[in-house]
Amino acid sequence: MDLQGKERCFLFRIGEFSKMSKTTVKTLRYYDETGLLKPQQTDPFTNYRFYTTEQLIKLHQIKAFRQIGLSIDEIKMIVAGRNANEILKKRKAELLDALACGQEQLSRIEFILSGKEEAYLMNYHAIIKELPECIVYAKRMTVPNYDAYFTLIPAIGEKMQKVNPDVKCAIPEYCFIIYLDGEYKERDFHVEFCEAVDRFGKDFDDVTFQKIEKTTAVSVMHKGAYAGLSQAYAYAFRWIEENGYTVAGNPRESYIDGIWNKENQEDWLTELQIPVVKSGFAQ
Amino acid sequence: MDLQGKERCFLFRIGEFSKMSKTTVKTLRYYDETGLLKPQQTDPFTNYRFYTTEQLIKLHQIKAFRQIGLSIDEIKMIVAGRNANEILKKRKAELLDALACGQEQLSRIEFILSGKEEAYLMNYHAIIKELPECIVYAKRMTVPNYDAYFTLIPAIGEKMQKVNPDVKCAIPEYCFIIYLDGEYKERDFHVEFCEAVDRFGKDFDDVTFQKIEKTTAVSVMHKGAYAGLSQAYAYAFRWIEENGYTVAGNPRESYIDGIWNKENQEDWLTELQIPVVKSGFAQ
DNA sequence: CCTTGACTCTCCCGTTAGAGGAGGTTGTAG
DNA sequence: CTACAACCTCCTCTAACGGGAGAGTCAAGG
Repeated sequence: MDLQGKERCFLFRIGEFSKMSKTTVKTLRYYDETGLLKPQQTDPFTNYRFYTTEQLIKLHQIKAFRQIGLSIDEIKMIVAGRNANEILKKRKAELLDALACGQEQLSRIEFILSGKEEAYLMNYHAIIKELPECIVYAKRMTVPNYDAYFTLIPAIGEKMQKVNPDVKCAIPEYCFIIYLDGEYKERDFHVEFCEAVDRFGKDFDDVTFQKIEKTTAVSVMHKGAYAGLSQAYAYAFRWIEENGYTVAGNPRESYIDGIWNKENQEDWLTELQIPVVKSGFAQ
Repeated sequence: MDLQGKERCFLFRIGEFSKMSKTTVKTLRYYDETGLLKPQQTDPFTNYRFYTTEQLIKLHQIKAFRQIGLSIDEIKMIVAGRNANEILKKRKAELLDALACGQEQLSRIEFILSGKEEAYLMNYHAIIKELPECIVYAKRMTVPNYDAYFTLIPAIGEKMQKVNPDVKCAIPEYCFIIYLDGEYKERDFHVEFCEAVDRFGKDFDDVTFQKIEKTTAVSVMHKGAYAGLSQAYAYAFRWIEENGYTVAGNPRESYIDGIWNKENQEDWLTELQIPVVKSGFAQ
């Protein structure tokens, strides 16, 4: 506020400018390097940077944009006069996305933290994954119990090979059963057996080739005998309900390890896949 | 589901495992490198990685944790048996922070997008900044209008120097006026003039040395004559209200460029600083 | 037996917005 | 004249991979 020193304060060195603007020296140099904010002058011999209050104003603006999460490139476009509105709308969309994602993560964490021990003991974990579309040969049937699979399914596979020798199973194998009953049943399930293949073939008996559309699903791994699967289902459905999803299709059981390659039932591995959509009204 | 091929499917190469788990090869290699998920075996000659369904289970778990935003290091700690609960609680706290921050950014963007043109024309921008504590000499007074500053303030500065020759102004200079009137006034402001210095000195007349506590404030830059300041205030207060803050102290005007170094009023630069706190109930 | 093409390997660079530090120069105060 | 603070450039680091180069491996077809 005093005039002694005349013209001092007209150019500020980076340190003082840094204090005035409450910005680190590193940041100022970085903004110089990227071209976001160049100093008023640069001494050609010492390379010292000199700033004025003009830069202070621009920096203030830059900080305002940084505080709403814009990237340096975006800010450069804005200060260069490019459509600020469009960029802000884009950022807004990103934010809405990120907020929804964060809400979901929060929900999942709270679900785990409130977890009953059974889930802990069974070591269940749910993930969301995309199931891509695939071609399968399929057969609907009603089976009395799980054990029936072991005789029925290999027979279908063999006949398929005989009728369609050029059709190959998908790699990796994707063999699953869709549960068509809307409710839980202990026995006499109405199911559709599916095995993914690389192309369409000729239908035979009750076996038809179909395209299964892609879908989003909750996936839960179950290790052990099929008798334990109901617990995995219980976990998955509770997870779905408490994390803002809605069941959007019949559940699938995908068989990864089973009697065909593992002796003891404890080593069997099955993946539950339950098609879902995000509920319209997340709590 | 067929046994031909006997023991195939016991070890999977990275490509097939990648398809089974819907994970990119790059990611699998990265997890190997970081030690998060090692393949079952690695061929010592070819360095080919071989995976089993055991890894499929672990990977499924890893994905569950990644989907709630845990870092690889955090997951490593969890799978190593370290206190999962603690880590999850930490992540939850992070998330709550990030969500609040995102909400605020969203609010600010909507404020801008809904902006009346006046703010655009004036090019106002608000930022939140921390004002550090500082020592000032201060004098309360009632002034009829802005012009009175130009005579009153230099006199105070000179006398301060005479009474306290060893007290130096802070660098960078921080010279401001606090408005003590709770309401807007056109004239006869009740104000406190302050200038930051490097130490306490001896009080004289009505001038006292004080420590100004640190505070969080909204900052708005105003370029031009003081007559335009009221628009800047209007902008700042509207910003505060619409972005979930509450005024928490008397506003300050910090003088950066003024009559002492710039001839035309259009070049004067003033920073408004209004102490605020985040409102308890963000809308 | 050779070739082709698919698969795999390692290594390196890029991404954001700076932070941290090494090593050298400049400016100022005592 | 000598500290010492301030400044410079250049290099490396961050997280979690993605992209690509260049080279080795594997199975099938001719």
